[in-house]
Amino acid sequence: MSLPHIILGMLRKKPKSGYDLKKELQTTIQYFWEADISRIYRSLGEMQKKGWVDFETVIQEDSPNKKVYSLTKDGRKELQKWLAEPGKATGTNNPFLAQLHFSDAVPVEAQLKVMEARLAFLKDGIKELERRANNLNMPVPLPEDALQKGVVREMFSLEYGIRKYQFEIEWTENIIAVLRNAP
Amino acid sequence: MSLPHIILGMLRKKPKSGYDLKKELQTTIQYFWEADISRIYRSLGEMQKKGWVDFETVIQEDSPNKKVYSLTKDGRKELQKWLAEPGKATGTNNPFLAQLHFSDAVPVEAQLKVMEARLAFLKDGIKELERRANNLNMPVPLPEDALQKGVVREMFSLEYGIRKYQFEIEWTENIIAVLRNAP
DNA sequence: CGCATATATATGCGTTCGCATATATTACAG
DNA sequence: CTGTAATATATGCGAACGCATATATATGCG
Repeated sequence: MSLPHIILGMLRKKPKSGYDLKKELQTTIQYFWEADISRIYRSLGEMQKKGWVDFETVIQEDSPNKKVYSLTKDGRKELQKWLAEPGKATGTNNPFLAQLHFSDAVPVEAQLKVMEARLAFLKDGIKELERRANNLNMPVPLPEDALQKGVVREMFSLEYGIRKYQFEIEWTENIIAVLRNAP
Repeated sequence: MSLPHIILGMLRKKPKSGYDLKKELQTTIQYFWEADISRIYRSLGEMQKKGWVDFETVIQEDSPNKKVYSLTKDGRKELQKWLAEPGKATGTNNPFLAQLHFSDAVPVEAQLKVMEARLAFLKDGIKELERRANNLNMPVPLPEDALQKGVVREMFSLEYGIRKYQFEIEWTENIIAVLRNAP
């Protein structure tokens, strides 16, 4: 049970529709959480059955009506319980690293193509995150008195994303150099 | 279809039993791939039906008999096809980052406990990987002429693991410092 | 002897997930 | 007025997974 908790988090400040949630996912936390729109609607349904959320149908004139969900007291309680749990961060599986690990079974040129595609993907990714940080006027790296200066928790994870991309790009470029040097 | 490809990779140099594969998973690639033992046995069965692997029953006297699996020609072909595919590395979901992202819904002390548990977990993790690198007499970071010096692909991913831990530990310590400074 | 542990394989079962697809409304371009 | 894109919600279905559990052999400890 994981996506439901993400949804609780996204609803903690204001009510949103399933469609809103999907857009927020794509534009703010997609670099550490991905979810299909169909999953979101289904999770919303399950969460309502559990009494974590409630919805109100909002009639719209410029677009189809929508169901706007908000946290119930139980939902907020469940969110706080989950946030305080020191759980292990799973989801370690990384197909790209696996390909590299076993790449002695394939010619160096083939592996170089995989690495170069990866590098392009990473450079795209970091550009997008840096654009977001820029829009937020966010200092990277965060100073130790960040919380006094209006920095919010959302920026902690964004900084993680950017620094992880930096590290991955650096490492990938190094591996490419090593492969180009192959005997 | 993912674990089957990991298994193809693990079998590429020599035949192994399901039990062997599980141990190898835990001692060499667990930091980027996790899998339940039951999954391994089931995957092995499916792979055999597809003609990717074959097994031979080996009679043992000091322990129960075992099935030793090896790649077929089709299996090796499938492995090479997969290795050469520039696929996107998915599995981005990170419950720990999610907790941090929404942590304004919970007292700072509660979040500090989560972060400190995370830090302890990371320090355990890096210790284990450094122990492995040491056993392999592996240079960290890898020099550009690494491949001339007997470095193998398995070390590329191990270096990734170590450097990722270093980055995460650094970042986590910084966030803890920022949180301790909270107004 | 009895019990725990390591080795070894296997099935039941529920959870989670994402792709494909269906359906309906509103806006806008050609 | 016709098609397409954006908004909005929803279901069918199979893939992948991991926990719990069953079963059996061999070793070693007390």
